[in-house]
Amino acid sequence: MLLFPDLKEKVEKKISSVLAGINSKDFDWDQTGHSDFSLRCFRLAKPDGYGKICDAVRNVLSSDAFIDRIECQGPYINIKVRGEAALEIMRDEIERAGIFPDTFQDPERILVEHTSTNPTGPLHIGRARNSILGDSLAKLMARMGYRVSTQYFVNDSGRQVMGMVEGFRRYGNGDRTLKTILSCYQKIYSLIDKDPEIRESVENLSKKYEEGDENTIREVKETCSVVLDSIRSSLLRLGIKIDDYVWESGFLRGGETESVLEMLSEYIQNEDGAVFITGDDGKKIYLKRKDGTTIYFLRDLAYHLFKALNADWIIDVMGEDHKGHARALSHVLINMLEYRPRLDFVFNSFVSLETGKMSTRGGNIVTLDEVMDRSRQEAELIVREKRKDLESDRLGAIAEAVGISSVRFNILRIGAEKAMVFRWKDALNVEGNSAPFIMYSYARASGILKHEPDAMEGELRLDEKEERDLVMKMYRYPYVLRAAMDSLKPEYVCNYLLELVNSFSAFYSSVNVIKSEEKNRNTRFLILHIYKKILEDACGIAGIRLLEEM
RNA sequence: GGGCGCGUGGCCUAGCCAGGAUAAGGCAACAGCCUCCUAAGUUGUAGAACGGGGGUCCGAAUCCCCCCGCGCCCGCCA
Repeated sequence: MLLFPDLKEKVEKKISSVLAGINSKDFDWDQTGHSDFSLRCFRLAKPDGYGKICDAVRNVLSSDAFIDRIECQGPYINIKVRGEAALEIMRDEIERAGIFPDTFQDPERILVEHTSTNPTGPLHIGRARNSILGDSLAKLMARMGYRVSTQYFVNDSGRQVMGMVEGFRRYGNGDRTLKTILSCYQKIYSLIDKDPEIRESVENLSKKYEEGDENTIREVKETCSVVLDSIRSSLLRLGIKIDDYVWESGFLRGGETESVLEMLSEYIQNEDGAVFITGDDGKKIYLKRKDGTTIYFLRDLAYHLFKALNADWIIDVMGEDHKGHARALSHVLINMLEYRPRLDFVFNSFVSLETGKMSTRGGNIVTLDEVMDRSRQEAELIVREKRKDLESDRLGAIAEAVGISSVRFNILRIGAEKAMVFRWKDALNVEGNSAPFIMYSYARASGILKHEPDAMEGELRLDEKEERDLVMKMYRYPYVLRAAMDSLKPEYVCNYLLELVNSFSAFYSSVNVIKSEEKNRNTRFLILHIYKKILEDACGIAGIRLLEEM
């Protein structure tokens, strides 16, 4: 939870003391540029009563030192606060806590599960959308004061993985590399429908694996590990480190899947030896096949019970194709297994290519690595062009930061529920609404601040519209964080960043900080100082790497 | 067929949950701005009655209903 002097709340409370029944529909931030807050009187009074309300609001607020102006325009009461007051709050908070806004350590432990893709091939850009969303969400919640950990549920016991391992056995010639494994996987899936013998051998492998055959287990793990290592290192390059990798097969061998079946015994039904329960929509939810092997749903139940051991709030980030699964899962957990933790699902829609759907088995994918490589190359061309003075080490570091940040931002920025088509032109965009646009602004602020590293004390005065606008935009940061948390939408932080940077650009082009008159200088350096702090904070959540120069 | 989601200038998006003051950015186009803190920037011009149609309301991009288009799902896959 956030701790900071909340001006909006203060104003709202004062107004409520003279006007009953105010809510967020009547009073809110003003987005139209008239003021900071506006009170809408449509529902509070008839047209001839607007003046009375205005007088009442004026009376109760005008004595407050942080209020600048109250103006009544028909049904709107516009309330402007003193920018200096907001700036002072931010300065004091940063001096006291080193951060704005400060947080109170919430006791809740949050567990965010994301990525969790089958280890059957490299991470493609569609799957990476899930990772980016999940990672930024985890970072957002951690920023809000929660104790957050992240997990990847490794599916090492499903049909796809068994197919991959069988494929590698047949066509891999012992060359246990990502490339070979992937091509074997694609090959076996091109043949499996035509050849019952292959299908049978995959089923046998699966059975042996679930029975706990040591050699089979080792073999599966070895092959999965190769793929998983590639996924792990791709993620790491994107700035994503997942705390724990939890292997599905662990719940098979540890007996947890069997325990779940016992817990569900009163609901369980049989059909030719296959085990199922009935969902709230009346559909059958299968837990075991007639050959006795487990189904993903059962293993996922076991996993979710395991998660509950160490977390108060479970957040699963999933592809939209898992919506049905999530619904059934939450029904069974809550209504049949008395699940305790808060449980939320966040879904991301698919990323398709201009040539159609992405498919690992079909070989129609753009991998995350490819995108990162090309994005970095593109960035390097630009840096080389702009910074002929730089040595290649430094240049490479900037290119990497720009390239990687761009990839993340271009994906995170789009609302997760929106399907997107991957286009190189958009993915490699480094101007306008992009990560480099934000990074550049930070580098500019840093450049100026080198002239005056600390400017925390002194009288505050805001004379220009652009500097006041920037200050108020900075002051909105905590409210954005809160909204992003409440709706589990880290993309709000991205949109805010773009707005904030726009305000900075206006400030930058209208005010020369270094050449400012003495009376303004100190305040302007302070603004830059706080601006950098907030950018660092928000970019930490969004996964943008900031540089002092670029 | 049923369920969930999406549809905003030529293109990509924000705004929709909690309805209100001229629908906000970017890309592409055109015309400008570096004797001044990094021009990856910035200013201006042109371009949208917010998929279509009803409804509720003083007021609808936003809420409700119908239709159309697109995505995802409807497996003893995950």
